Amino acid sequence: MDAVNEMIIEELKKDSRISMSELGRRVHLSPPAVRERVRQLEEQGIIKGFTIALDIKKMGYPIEAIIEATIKNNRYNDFKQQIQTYTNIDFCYRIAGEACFLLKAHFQTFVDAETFIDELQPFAHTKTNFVFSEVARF
Amino acid sequence: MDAVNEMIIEELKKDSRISMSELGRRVHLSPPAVRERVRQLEEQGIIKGFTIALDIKKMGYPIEAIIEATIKNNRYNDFKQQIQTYTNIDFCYRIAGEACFLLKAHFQTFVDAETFIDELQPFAHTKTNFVFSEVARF
DNA sequence: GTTGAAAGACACCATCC
DNA sequence: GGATGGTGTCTTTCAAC
Repeated sequence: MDAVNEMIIEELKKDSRISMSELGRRVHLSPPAVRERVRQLEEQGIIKGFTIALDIKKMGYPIEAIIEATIKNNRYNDFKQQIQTYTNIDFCYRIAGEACFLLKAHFQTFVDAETFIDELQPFAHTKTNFVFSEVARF
Repeated sequence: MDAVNEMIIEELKKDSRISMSELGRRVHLSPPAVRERVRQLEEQGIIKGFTIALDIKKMGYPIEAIIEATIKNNRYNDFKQQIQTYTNIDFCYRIAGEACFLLKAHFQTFVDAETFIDELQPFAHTKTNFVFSEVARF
């Protein structure tokens, strides 16, 4: 991870669709050289994938909630399994702190949010924070 | 946002580097047609950008923390401004709940994390949760 | 890691459905 | 709103250095 690799990552973060030639131009490297570096970054798992950034609100999910979940009755595995069945979860972290997990999910309506939280209750008690806005990206 | 657009988003989420021809093949549309749809999705702001998914731990930041910040002395703007100066923040949400903001940041060492939290104290009181792991993606 | 050449793929446009 | 076909450009890929 030298300075050139950092530049490569910076450029791909801004636009992952540029060609290897264009990327080479931007970081002052030949196409085969930059291609090989990207391949290695993928191989090392530093670059996990090429993807898109989505605006979840504009996709018809105006409600976003961050939920802290504290597991009940030792039902860790049930909780994890339940979590996997949802497609409206943006991330879920196992954390050290007051709660056991912290997750973010999105909903079309408050009714959907209520249903979601209710469904978690057998496994965890929850504390829900609704998202007003995101402070501009970094 | 019909079923085809959802397929387009799904494919680009998996690999944002495929050509418009390949994307067209996957969603059963001609290259110009799929190209136009992607253009519109960008224009509408549903697709915010083409980017990469990074493994922050493998980039030399083994420590990740989720920090809840409750603003002190009405210093909202100072806090927001301070936040913008950091490059180690993954996201920051303005939320409804016990705290005012919830942010995630990454660090090389615990000393860095301590310094970071200390620097926020003039503006907010904080509650820090360290991240053990991420529950597999969705 | 660079260069150069060949083959191929892609984007783009106009046209038509 | 989508399909087709032709053109020019750019990229990729490989070899040799």
